Amino acid sequence: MILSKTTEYALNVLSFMATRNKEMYPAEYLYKELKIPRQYLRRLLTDLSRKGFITSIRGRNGGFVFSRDLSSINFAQVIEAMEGQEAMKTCLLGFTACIIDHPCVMHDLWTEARSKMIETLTNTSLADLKNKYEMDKDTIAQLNNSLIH
Amino acid sequence: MILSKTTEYALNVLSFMATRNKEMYPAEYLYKELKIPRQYLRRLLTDLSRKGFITSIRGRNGGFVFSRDLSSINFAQVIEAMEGQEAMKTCLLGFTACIIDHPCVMHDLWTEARSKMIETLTNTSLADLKNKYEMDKDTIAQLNNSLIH
DNA sequence: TTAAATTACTACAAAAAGGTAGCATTTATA
DNA sequence: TATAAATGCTACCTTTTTGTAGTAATTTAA
Ligand code: FES
Ligand code: FES
Repeated sequence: MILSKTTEYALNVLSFMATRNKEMYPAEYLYKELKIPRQYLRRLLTDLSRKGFITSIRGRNGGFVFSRDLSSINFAQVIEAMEGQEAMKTCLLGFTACIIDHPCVMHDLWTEARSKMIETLTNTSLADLKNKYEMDKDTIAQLNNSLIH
Repeated sequence: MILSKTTEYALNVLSFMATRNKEMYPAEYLYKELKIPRQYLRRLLTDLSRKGFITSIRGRNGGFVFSRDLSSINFAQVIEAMEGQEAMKTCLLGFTACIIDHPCVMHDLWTEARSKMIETLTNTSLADLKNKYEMDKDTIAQLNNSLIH
């Protein structure tokens, strides 16, 4: 139910990067914006680049950029990469024992809600996120406009 | 996404107790059945009784029994009691910061799947679990029967 | 070529979660 | 009443997760 703090951080970073239109995201900038502990964030960024979501560019004017198209990164992938493949494959209540042996009594009742959730996480890419974000911005801009005039 | 091990244990214990028809569940019996580390389980049981799900009966022939009707205990309650109220109230991806400030970009997309899940957890009581379990047992018994004859 | 801005790496520290051991207390019953 | 079978409690240990500090390497640009 509750993702690890590190996974939350990862989702925060990637969501943030996906919705701003910067060319480059240095760790220090992300630190100031997101308030994730400085050194921990740096490690996380290195980790995310090793996992292939972003690419690091060293040296002056360096930082991090997405290494592939936003539409090819979805939330399920990120969670899986951070928490391990198990996380999404076993049942969300985590009764691993009863999967091997025999599905526990909760299993059937749970299955529907669970797949809805995984579906949402899988079907939502960072590109969707970005589009949504920009639509919202437009709506707010129009609202402000109509209030002023 | 992933409940803490302790919460898993709690759900396992309560599910197990709900589906067996014993009058009393001593810690040692639950230990043998569920293989949860002995002393840790004992602490968990004490905790669950402090939280009002079960009652402890000390002394010889003692053990644990439900302290209220199975139909009045649902999964959401148990998870909330174990993980803290926050767990169910804030968004499942745990972006607490963005709730206070402003809902993050993920929020809207996420809301539907999230509420489905909470709904299921809230609407499923231990009594439901028990009924389901007994129906399944009957079905299997009938199947066996028809195979033999 | 030197300084500044940046990531990479390593080692450590602190906090939280999970697990163990042992003794005290309670209760039923032989 | 003594013993066995149970929970209650406390103190400690181990592992995992989260967080910190400092130095090395890389790159740009003055
Ligand atoms: S196997 Fe999914 S809840 Fe037990
Ligand atoms: S507020 Fe729910 S995902 Fe951010």
